[in-house]
Amino acid sequence: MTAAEGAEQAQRYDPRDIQDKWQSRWTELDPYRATEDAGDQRERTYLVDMFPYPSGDLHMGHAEAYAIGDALARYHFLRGKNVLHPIGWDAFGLPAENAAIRNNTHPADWTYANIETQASSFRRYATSFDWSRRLQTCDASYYRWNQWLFLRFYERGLAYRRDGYVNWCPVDQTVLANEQVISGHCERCGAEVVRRMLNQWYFKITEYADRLLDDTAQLEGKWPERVLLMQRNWIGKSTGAEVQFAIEGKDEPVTVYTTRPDTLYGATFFVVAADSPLARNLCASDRQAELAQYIAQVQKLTDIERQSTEREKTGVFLGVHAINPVNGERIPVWAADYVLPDYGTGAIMAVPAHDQRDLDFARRFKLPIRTVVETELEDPAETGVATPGEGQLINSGPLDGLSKASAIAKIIEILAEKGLGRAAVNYRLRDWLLSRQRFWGTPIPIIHCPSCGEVPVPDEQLPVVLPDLRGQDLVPHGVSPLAAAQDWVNVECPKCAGPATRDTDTMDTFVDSSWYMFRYCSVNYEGGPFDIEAVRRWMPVDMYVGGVEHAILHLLYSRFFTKVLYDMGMCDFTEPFTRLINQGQVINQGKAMSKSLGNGVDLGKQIERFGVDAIRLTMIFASPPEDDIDWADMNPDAMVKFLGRIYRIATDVAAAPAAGPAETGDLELRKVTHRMVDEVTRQVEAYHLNVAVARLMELVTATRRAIDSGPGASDAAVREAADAIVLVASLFAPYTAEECWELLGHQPSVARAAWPVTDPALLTLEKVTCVVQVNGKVRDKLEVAPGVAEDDLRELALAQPGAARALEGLTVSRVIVRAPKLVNIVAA
RNA sequence: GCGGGCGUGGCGGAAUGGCAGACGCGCCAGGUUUAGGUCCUGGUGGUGGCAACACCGUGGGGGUUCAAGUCCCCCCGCCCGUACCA
Repeated sequence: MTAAEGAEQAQRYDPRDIQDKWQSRWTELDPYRATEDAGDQRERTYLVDMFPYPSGDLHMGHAEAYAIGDALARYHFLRGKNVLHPIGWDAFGLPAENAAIRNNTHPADWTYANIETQASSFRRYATSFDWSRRLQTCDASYYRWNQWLFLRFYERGLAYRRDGYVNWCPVDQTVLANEQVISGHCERCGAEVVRRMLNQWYFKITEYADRLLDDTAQLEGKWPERVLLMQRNWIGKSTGAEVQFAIEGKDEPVTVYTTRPDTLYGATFFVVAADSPLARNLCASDRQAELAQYIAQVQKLTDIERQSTEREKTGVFLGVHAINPVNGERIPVWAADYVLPDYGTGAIMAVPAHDQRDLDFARRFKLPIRTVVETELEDPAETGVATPGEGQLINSGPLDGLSKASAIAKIIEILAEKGLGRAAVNYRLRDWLLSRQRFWGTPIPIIHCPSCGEVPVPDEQLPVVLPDLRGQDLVPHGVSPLAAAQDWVNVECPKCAGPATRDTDTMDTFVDSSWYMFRYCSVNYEGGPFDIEAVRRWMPVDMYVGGVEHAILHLLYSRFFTKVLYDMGMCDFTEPFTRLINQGQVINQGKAMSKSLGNGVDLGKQIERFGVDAIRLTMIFASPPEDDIDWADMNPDAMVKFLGRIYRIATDVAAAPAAGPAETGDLELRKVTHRMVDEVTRQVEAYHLNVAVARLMELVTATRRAIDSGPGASDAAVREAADAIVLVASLFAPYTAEECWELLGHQPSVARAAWPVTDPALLTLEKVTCVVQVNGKVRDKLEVAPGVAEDDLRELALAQPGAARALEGLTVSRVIVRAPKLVNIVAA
């Protein structure tokens, strides 16, 4: 076929025309089913894309994320592995409830309708999911196991209820986990979060703080470094000591936590968190009114204001004194809001010389400042700049002359002897606040009985199914809408059979997503949350693909769940995700797409215009997976053209007479084919998908050239190249690949084909280009055999005209030979 | 503040310490075509030169090295995380 005729074909090729054909073919063939067959000897691979929230149809962000995950899954299918690549929906949550309230429908209706929309969009997008494993967290068959797991956590003391300050979102009318508060604002609705004292359920994630921290080492090099860093910072381990201070006129001492026990002799005052019970307890009676006034003033502040480091320090003297345990010194006790009630012990010893916050406070209230660590810096009392670094201890009795590290060791020893202190660690991580006062979630399986107290729902009564509440008021009023379902709330106590009431809160939806990758392994299993054997076969997940916005929340919770399941003997690994890729965002004109900016790009319209394959390929080729893609810079037309080139090669080859075995084909093209396949393989394995596409393009160009001005379309090497092109392209452009695969005479589907095998003999080059440098600058090049001897290469290089010219008038002092690629002649 | 990451053509981006700019977009030219589009071929970092070629060039400055986009130090800019955690 001539180029002109090819052009005619190209004009006719429109990938959109073949989408329906292959979608129904795939539905028939079901080629992406993972098998549990014991006789299946294929290596298993488990690849999970973070499951979507069904908030509407799929958008551009999904298009990128799932294009990446799908390319990797398809690669493993072609490598002949038993691939588990499932999909599900994270289907509980506030948006469904808010939408239902807005539209006067039921959250379930809204949710299931969106799930169907997304499911059909996923099929159109040619994702290689095992649809038989589909799950939805809002199904009772799923959330009953949330409840079951909650009860196991409860039995182990890992789920408990207590009073505490919580983050309360006044708009969503619910509490939020610390992880859901983004710089003082509700992660969901953006409202400013306020603090409230409430009785709530918690998961004791802090008990796993050390393991969550230490096990990040297992993930080193396999997870993005920044995610590991964020997790470590979030856990926030610090080491120091607890020190007891007696309080004048009180029987009970108060313990403080400090990372700098070495500076104990420099403590000149004592501060407790104003809004902790401790402040009231310590406060002298004639100062209680003043304290109450101060607390009221503090509580008026938003978290944002409170946390601002710019703000001037405030506080009140409580009219009592603490006694420094090492030198008996009386130091005044203050209450202030710069000390947090829920970190450490809620009380600190203030060492203004060596802590900036204490120094600011001391200067504001004219409190003494005593330097106990000598540094090269100027006196903090004069400069107003604390010296928190290393130095030699002074004014510190037995610590004088010691370094920071030895002083810490020494003072801990002294305190321990007297029973007044000990080494201690602290974490920023707080327990996971679980309760939500909303409807669309998993009911907490606890019954409150007036005589028996908190009674767990017996396993055989699970699931505790959400009451329908259809047609009823779901608008939150500070208590869960479930409280209104009288028939549901009032139950018999499982212990004493007396009248009792159900807990009306629902669980944070992050519980749902903490273990769904376990559920996929045996999605219909009814004997427990998952079949332990199935999990043993598939987990841990080999590759997890999703957005970095889950760097702490979801990923920390999943890791926590996995460790608890390990302790329960339900799995034999401690980390759920062996590898993690965070894909970038799809933005438009430099900004995140949003309704308010009006810069949203509709995925459906893009697909109508360019076809699925071109959109997928655009996403993949645009940048490395982890980088953002600015859609305004993209040109999907280029990918439409590229797909046309592939299609034309297939039609040209299909129209040519059948070729003999590949070995009889044009050697030059064969070498290019095998080298490019080898390159693509390595790039895909390294997740450099954009570069893999670039290599594919090179192979397409070489093949086009071979057809037009080389051995022609009937050559066996051209056919071999065409097959390889289509196989590689199938990772990114499944529709075009299928159509071409069929044109090339293969059956029944490219998804059932095998990744091309490279012949090592064709990968070895018989000539390589050697660069000849003089003083590091390229002056000539020569073609040499790859095995050229160093001495020979040196002589050849020195004799090169370009080198000789550059060496004129110079004396060669040294020749660096890196055979066969480079010679550098050093001359002066 | 603190912690981390990133700065490469007009643009998206390549480059185990060894030819900077692969591949693509865009642009320029040629071919095919009645024409446009499509398709095919070639060119395309900057400066100078008809050319061969030379010099400059990976945010700026210094260093290590035969050799630096890559490693080290300082500075500038942008992005992300975190935010009184004692």
